[in-house]
Amino acid sequence: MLSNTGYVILGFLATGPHSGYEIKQKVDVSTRLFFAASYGQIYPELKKLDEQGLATGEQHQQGQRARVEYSITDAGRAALDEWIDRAVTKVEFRDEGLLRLFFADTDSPEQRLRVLRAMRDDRAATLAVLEQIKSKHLDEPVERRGLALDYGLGLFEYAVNWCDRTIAELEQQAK
Amino acid sequence: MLSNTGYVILGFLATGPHSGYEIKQKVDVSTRLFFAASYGQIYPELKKLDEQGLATGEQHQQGQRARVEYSITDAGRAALDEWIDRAVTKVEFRDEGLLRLFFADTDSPEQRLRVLRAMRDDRAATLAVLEQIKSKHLDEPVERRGLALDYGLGLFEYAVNWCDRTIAELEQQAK
DNA sequence: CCTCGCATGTAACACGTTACATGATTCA
DNA sequence: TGAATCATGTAACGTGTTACATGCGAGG
Repeated sequence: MLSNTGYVILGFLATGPHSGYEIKQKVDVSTRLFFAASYGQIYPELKKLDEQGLATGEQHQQGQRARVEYSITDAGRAALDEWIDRAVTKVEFRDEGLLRLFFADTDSPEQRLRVLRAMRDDRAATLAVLEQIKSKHLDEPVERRGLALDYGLGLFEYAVNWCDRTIAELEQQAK
Repeated sequence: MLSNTGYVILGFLATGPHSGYEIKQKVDVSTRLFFAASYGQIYPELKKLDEQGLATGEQHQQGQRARVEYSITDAGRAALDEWIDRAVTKVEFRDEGLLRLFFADTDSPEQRLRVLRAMRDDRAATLAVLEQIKSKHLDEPVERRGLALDYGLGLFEYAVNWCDRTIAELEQQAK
């Protein structure tokens, strides 16, 4: 069995040959919000993919610089398709802000407000990043992958609004 | 430094003495949605808390049955407060459904719809659990911790609605 | 008597991040 | 010439889950 990271790599290889370095870059500007990956996973995973015949690596020497380009195989495409159709769509999130808020509850409203404001700023920053990504993609031919971006945008909009609403309520109560 | 799990334990101990078993139960019905913990973390962490003087364990023998009850110390309370006020409110989520959807995009609309429907069902199930928890808490004196529940409820409502909306759009396009 | 819930704990494993080591090429 | 970027990779570490081992007590 492959790890999720392995399938993510296959997913990118399905759009064309890539080096490990390029895959890392692609992950960082696309799936990172809901699935990150580091070199420490990518490179070993590429080797494993090669061993299992799901991808093949080729040395593409550019002068003295090493560069290994991986391509997906038919078996790789089949494995990717099979994975997409597995009915596992588990979502798990770890929210340190919410956690702090949860335990701040018994304390002063000032503490709760401090936590809420920090949460708000944090989520607003992420939202801004997403909006920037969206505006960048506007001039490109409509990206079908935009679905995930759309989802994230709505999610963080909700988060920011919730924080604003809750801050307002607490301030109301405090006065 | 303590792990987040350590602070979560301190957070529960701040409301009164608990055994490791009880903490696990509390986590499972409250923070689990945004922060889970297993026995494999809880028991070693309780020992560490004791060693660092942030909590103290006492044997409460009930007949032949072993039971260690931990209480928070003043140093523990201070550490908890300090942690709550640290301005780290990072949220990270891993969404396998979104990931599959992302890589399904280049394929058939049928595949995308299958993924979306699986996502919808999964999120609707979580939403139902949250609603059940909320209804349980209605007869209790108003829980200030309800803030986190409220946030989760809204979040999963958004997720279900987004899935429904997107499914409808794709079906429209397909016909 | 047997099952379920209470209760504690550990060892092996899986996963992922961080930091480090190394070196080429490009561009200001 | 020096910084940034391209490029590959590993070792150590941290964190968390799963599976297992063990045994008491209560109620049907």
